[in-house]
Amino acid sequence: MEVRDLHAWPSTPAEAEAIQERLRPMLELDAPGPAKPRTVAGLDVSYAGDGGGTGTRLAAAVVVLDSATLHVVEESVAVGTAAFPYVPGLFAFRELPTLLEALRDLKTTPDLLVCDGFGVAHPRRFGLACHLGVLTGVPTIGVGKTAFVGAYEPPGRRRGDTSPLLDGGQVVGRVLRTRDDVKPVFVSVGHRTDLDTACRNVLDLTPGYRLPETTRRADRLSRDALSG
DNA sequence: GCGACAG
DNA sequence: ATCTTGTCGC
Repeated sequence: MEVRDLHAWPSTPAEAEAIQERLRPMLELDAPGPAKPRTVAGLDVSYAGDGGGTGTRLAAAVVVLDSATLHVVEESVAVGTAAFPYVPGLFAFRELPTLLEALRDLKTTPDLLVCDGFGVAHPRRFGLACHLGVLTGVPTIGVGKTAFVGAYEPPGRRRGDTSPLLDGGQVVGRVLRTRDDVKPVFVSVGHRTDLDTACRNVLDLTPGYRLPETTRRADRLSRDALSG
C-alpha cells in the first residue's frame, strides 16, 4: 500500500513531542468510520531482548483479514531495531519505521488499521494509531490492553458493555468489554473514524477472544518472525 | 513534591 | 515489550 514518507526523525523527547504537535492538526476526527470495511489489518510488534532502550531487535507484523470471514487475506513482516527509547507518550517512535516498512510491502490497502495501543487517548491526543493514520491516510483505531490516560468506571460485566474514558473533561475513548466477565479493552479513535464505529468494529473482530482477531494474528506473526 | 506511566 | 511454574476452568 501507499505510505507517506517518514518525517525527520527526532533525537530527543522534546523533538518527538514537537512532531506530535505538528502532525495533530492533520487528523480527521469528524469523519464517520468504515461501518462495513471489507478488509481490516492488525499491527503488532515483538521484541527480542530488553525492550527499554534504542537498538533492540524487533519484528513488526501486519495481518490483513477479510472482515466477513476473518480469514487471512495478506501478511507482511519486517525486522528492524527500536528507533527510540521507550518513553510513555512517545511510544510510537519506537516501532513506527519498521511498522511502515511492513505496511509498504502490502499490496492490499486495508479499509481499517487496528493498532496495538492508543489513538487520541493520549497526553497530547496523538497516540500510535493517530500517527499511523496521518502517515497512511487510512482509517485507524487504537485498542489498548491497559489504561494510559483518563478515568473511567468499570463497564458492565457483559460483552458489549461500555463506559466512557474521560480525560481533561473530554471523552477520549471507551472502555469496552469484549467477553463476558473478562477484563475490558480500551478503544480510542486514531484517524478518519468515530468512536461508535470503532467499537462496533472491535466487537466484530472479537467473536471468541478478548483481543481483536487482527491483533492476535499479528502478535503471533511478529513473534514467529523473531524465532525463525 | 511524589507517583504513575500505551508497548 | 520480555523474563517464567504451576494451576484453575471450560
